[in-house]
Amino acid sequence: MSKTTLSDVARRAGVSTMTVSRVLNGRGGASPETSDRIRQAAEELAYRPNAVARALKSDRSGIIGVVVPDISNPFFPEIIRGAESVAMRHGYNLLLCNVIESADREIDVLRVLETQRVDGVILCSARLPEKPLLQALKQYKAAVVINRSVPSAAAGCINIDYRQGAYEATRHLWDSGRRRIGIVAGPETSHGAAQRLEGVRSFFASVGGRELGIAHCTPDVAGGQTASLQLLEAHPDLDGLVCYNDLNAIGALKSCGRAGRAVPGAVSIIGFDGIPLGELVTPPLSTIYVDKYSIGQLGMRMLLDRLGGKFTQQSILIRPELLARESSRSV
Amino acid sequence: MSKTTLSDVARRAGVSTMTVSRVLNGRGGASPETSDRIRQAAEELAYRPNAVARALKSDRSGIIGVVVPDISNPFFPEIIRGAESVAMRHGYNLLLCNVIESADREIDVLRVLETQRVDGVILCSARLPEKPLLQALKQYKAAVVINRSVPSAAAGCINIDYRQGAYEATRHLWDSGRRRIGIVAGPETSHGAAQRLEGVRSFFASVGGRELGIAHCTPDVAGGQTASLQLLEAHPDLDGLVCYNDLNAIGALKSCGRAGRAVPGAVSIIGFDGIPLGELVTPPLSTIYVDKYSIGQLGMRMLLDRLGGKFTQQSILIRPELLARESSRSV
DNA sequence: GTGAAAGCGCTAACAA
DNA sequence: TTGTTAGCGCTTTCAC
Repeated sequence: MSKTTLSDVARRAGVSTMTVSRVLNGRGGASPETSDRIRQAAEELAYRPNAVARALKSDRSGIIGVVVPDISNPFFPEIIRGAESVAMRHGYNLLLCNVIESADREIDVLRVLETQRVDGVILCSARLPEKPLLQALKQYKAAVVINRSVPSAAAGCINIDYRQGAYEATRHLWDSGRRRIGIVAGPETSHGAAQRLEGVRSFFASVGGRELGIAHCTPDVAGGQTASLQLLEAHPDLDGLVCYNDLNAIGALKSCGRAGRAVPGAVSIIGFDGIPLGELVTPPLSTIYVDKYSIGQLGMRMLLDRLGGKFTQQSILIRPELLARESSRSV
Repeated sequence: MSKTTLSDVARRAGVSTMTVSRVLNGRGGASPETSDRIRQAAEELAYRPNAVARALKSDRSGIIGVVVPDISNPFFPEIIRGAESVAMRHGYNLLLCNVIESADREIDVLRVLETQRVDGVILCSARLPEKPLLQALKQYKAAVVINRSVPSAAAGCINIDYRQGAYEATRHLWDSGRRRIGIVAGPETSHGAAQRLEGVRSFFASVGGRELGIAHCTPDVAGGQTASLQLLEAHPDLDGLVCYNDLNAIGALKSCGRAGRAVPGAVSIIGFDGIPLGELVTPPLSTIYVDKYSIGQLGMRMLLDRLGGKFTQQSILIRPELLARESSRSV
């Protein structure tokens, strides 16, 4: 239990606290020998500056709040790592909050972060309605939201071009000869899901085709399994599945396996996100790859810029990329 | 940017800051009507207590530092979620730190947490040598280490019975008829790795056998792939692999695939940890299952107990369980 | 039932 | 080059 304070160090070095503060913060203002004496005293006493006191004085806590829906979803740890790598370089730390996919908890958590006087907030996939969200964002010195659009005065935004991604995904299946394509569409309430559907439909419009069927589901493996099974039963001639995310696609892979429909022999499957897991299933999953680590980095950079009063980038749209693997090979 | 302070509320309610403090903290000491006036004023001004000031005064930050080697390893998010669920119920928040598998960074991070005056620390899979680790732990009001043993005065410990688990894993392969078993052994510096090796050897001793070879590696898919490839090349007759963790095992799965050795036909593979991913690969991975969420909960409970001066449980040993799936089926 | 004063550890501003 | 003063927002005495 270190309780050494600045004045302990000052006493030991025979100077005032102010001098110690200046020296230890590298703001010069002391003779070399005094400085040495101070540094040595600090070392001997294992002095650690009290960030709490400093935060109170300076109104800067050095802490960034990061809110994610569910840290067990492999999509988010990558974002967190990217954000942390940038934060660390700038002397910031992350206060992490899981909101377990619940809007109520999201409010609670944002209130706690306010209380903790975090310097800024990165909010991933907020489920909050527009009004309370904007209200909450106003309370922070700076904020960045990921997977959601808000006015740039309220927060910086990083969005993924889901529409474009889903367009590419559908075209990819079409180009590999599939014509009877079903959609595993993710949560009905998800904003990203709606954008993906737009992309799908926009592609079909361009070739004068149409999807075979759509099934909504939870954004996990189980959901994908159920939804794809539904589609397979309703449309025995189905030969392609465009999925909301990779977890859904992996569920679809399982369903096809159980239903005796070979992938990619009989059914071609493509996911979305590009989680590491996709490479490890059999067959390896084709996907629309999103660079999550970069998103985390960009988000944190944007946040720190905003904290520093720089508003160069207000909104970034991430262009995902087709990553064709085995599950969508032409046959 | 809320900057409402206690005295803003006091002024508006026409009382002293002290009364406001008492009322808002539910410590009574004010007439019902005064209380109402105060609560209303606080509401109108959207007052949020300043946890920084409170922490300075009370020497309790309400923040628990959590240090993990790598949040992208699916082993840790589960622990974090478990820990957070308990912390949340008790009004604590988590300051999360990734140390990206580096001992140097571990020291830095622990120093930062000290500076931030966290109330306690949960340290997962510490790689630090004994001396500096104990030195660092001393600085906190309370600490819990997971996957490492230290004297109970220094920290509470939660350990997984790696020895027993590895014993079971080896026996499982042996019982399914494998006699030429290689070990994908994880990081050479890891304590858990050493314990697993003990378990493996203890089993072999009991049947008068011996492992075919041992290859150390990083605790991820790539590491498992490399190590297993090494073993496969050095020992073409190898028919079983006991792996440090599931990620390693999945890497081994890939190597076997590439080398044309069927799993479980030619080679039987078993992992460790029981991450969700293991169920989704082909063939589904046998593993020694560890209940990570519980570990997180137990760890946080132990920490909060220690913070409260209760030292009922000093050390917990988690017994993992064999989860036999397809990758180790007898043939 | 209510308030005044002091101080947690640090640093900005102003002396000396 | 060094020290003094004051105050960040809150809560713990202790007094009224």
